[in-house]
Amino acid sequence: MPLIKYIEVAISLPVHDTFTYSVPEIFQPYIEVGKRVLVPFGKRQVTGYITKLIEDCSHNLVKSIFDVLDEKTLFPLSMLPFFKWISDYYFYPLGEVIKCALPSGLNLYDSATIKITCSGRKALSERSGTPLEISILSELDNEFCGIKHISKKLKNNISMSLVRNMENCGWVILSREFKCPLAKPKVEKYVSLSNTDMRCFSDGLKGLKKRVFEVLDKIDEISVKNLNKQVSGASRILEALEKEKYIVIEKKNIYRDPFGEAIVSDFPPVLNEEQNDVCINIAGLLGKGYRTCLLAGVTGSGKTEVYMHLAKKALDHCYQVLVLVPEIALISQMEQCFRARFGDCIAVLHSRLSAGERFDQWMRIVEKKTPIVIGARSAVWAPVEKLGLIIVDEEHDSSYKQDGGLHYNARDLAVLRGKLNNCVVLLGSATPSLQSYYNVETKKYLKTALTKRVEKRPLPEVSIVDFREDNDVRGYKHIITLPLYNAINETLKRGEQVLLFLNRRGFSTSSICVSCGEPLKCTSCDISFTFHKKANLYVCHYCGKTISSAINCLKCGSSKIKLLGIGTEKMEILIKSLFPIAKVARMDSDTTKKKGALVKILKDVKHGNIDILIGTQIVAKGHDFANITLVGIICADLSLNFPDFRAGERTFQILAQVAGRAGRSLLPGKVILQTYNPEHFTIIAAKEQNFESFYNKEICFRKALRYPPFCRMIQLKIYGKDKVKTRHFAQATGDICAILQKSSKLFDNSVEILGPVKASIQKIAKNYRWQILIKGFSGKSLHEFVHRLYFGNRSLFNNKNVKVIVDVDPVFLM
DNA sequence: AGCACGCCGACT
DNA sequence: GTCGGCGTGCTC
Repeated sequence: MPLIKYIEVAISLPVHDTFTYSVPEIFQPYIEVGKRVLVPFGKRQVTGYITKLIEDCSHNLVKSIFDVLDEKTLFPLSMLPFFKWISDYYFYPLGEVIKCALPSGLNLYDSATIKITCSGRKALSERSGTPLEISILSELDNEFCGIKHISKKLKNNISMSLVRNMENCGWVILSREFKCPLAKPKVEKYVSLSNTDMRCFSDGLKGLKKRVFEVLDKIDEISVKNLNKQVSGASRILEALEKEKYIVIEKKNIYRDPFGEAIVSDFPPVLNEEQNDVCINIAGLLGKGYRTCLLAGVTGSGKTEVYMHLAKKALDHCYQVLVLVPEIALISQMEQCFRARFGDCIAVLHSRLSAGERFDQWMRIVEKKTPIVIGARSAVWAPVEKLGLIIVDEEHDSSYKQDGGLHYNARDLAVLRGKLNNCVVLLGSATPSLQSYYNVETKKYLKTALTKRVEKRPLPEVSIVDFREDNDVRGYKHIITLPLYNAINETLKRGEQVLLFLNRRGFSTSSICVSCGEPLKCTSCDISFTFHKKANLYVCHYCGKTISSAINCLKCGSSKIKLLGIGTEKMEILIKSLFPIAKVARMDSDTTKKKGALVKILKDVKHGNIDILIGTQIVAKGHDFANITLVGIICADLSLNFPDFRAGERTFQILAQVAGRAGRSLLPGKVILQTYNPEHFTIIAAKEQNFESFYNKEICFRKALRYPPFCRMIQLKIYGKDKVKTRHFAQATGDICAILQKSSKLFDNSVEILGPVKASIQKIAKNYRWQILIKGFSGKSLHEFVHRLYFGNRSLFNNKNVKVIVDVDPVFLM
């Protein structure tokens, strides 16, 4: 086999091309696709990823790599087509795609640093230099210091020419230093007897040495850390023992264990007929190439059990399984189920892991120690080699869409991976996305269904209460209607639990000055502040800015601010006053922020320490509350009128999901849904928990208005700090789009440009926001259009003041 | 991304 | 005349 002299490298910078480098002989044995290399790039040294091995190269000015950074490959070769496809589809540089896929904190970059010299100190004391130069010098001590760091500290962009000027004066030394990567394997020392016959030598030993031998005699090997626990002070004598060749000390990579408590194993239960049919159906597809199945199973129909059965089947075929769950909160539940069934052969991947933990989980997967991977959307990048089955639970959930950076949709990528890996993809949901169901109707996906709840439990009975007809105010301010009030009372009397759903956190959702009527708005966003009583602060839910509750009206200075609108916090207080003996708890992102807080609430509910649970959409998602028999939906209309064509779809999904939390055990469940729109088809379909009737109506609207799934969309998000510049830029971008559309017949009827328009939230975090929506009636011409726009107008996407972001298949159009 | 090159206005 | 601002283009 000829030695590999050249490699193709994708740089982890926003650069769209790959580059060829030569490999010095000493590195040639270590070269493999999927390893990182340190390469010269322009004047810098950066991390790149080997994407191809090349025997010879036509380029005449190749540079050599500096180093191979990895011992083992970070991802299997088979993932490269996946990365390349994503790079093309999302208009995102290949190196950046790989960077996004890999556990964070691996990249090496060098950056310019400076250090002060003697004459620099002299200049500082004599104040000879511009004020900026003096302030830079005063920031420096004896160490090399990053220029970017100083720039940030002085809130002033320090240009390289200024630095070089200072270098010429002899005030500073300029150098380049590496920023340390964050994640490394964790290494521990392990001790073992060098020879089992060592036992006989140990007789002559005394004290500490003897005790160490006693311990080592019993076990094959032990970490120095644990040995020290058993024999305190043991580490002091280990070196001596090693020199005398009694023992062997080895360094081993160990895994940081993100799992909490031990789990009692369980055994697979007998499936009901329906579950069994689904399993047989899908298991028959395993190993026979690509296929996507939609598992439409009503809430409480035992989808997880089906997942586990199929995972078992896949493992039996020696395949690996990837399980995606929409939220971190649901991972632990899924993980517990799987760990109870499959033991420790499971890796988890999500953003709450520390950089080190994530790296370790990643490497365990690479080394094929874990045939099952469970994780949130980022787990779609898991370096699984022999994929046999990908499960996407709650596939409709918009949490699968990544906002920021690479705007990918993990559900779509899961399907793509399935295609590229020739394996089965199972999308499960009680309320499938319109897109997926449409794919079933058009025979792209196979449909399987669970129509009944396990153990013949009935679906909860849903009744609608019309807010408009309920005039029985009784001081409840219309929030809890009489039927709901009575139902709560009865449920509590029976000793059962109640869930109240209100998809708004905080105390009050808007605040208005009593004297001038001005709403209290975040100064960085075009959004009303939400008052949080417990924190006693106004909080902006978009940028996170907080201000003191003691603030006066920003317009007239009046101190009289009226708190309007109800959030879960106010709801909690209201419910406590209405039902003073009941134990009330609140579950929203404010009360579950702390690690373990969510688990505690779930445990309290399980053990009956909570009578009434009030929550935002967190409660809607997949939790299995055994004893909740009444679900109250406080206001079903909150998301119905959002300026987004998917508002109805999301409303239906969340209502049906929340309703599904009721009656998940022996006792039948009941749902009361309060609304101002009782005749709206979305509300009616949610009442009947009838996905198909919702789908059939909604799909007609989509077709008539030519929205997805009848078109594909790419959104240009345009934002900048300067109001006027952003507007001009948006208009200029729109003009370029219009010209481009006229430039070719190809785009005549296949592409439609909407906008530029102001975003529905005009300002977030001091950025003014505009958007252009490009609809495409054939996927190809839409991509061709944006491709020409993107690569033909590079300056559009590189502007300093106004950013333009390409969001392929946007989920939120706000 | 970051660095160099090149083109214009405002200063010793 | 030149210093330094920013727009443009390149990096194997």
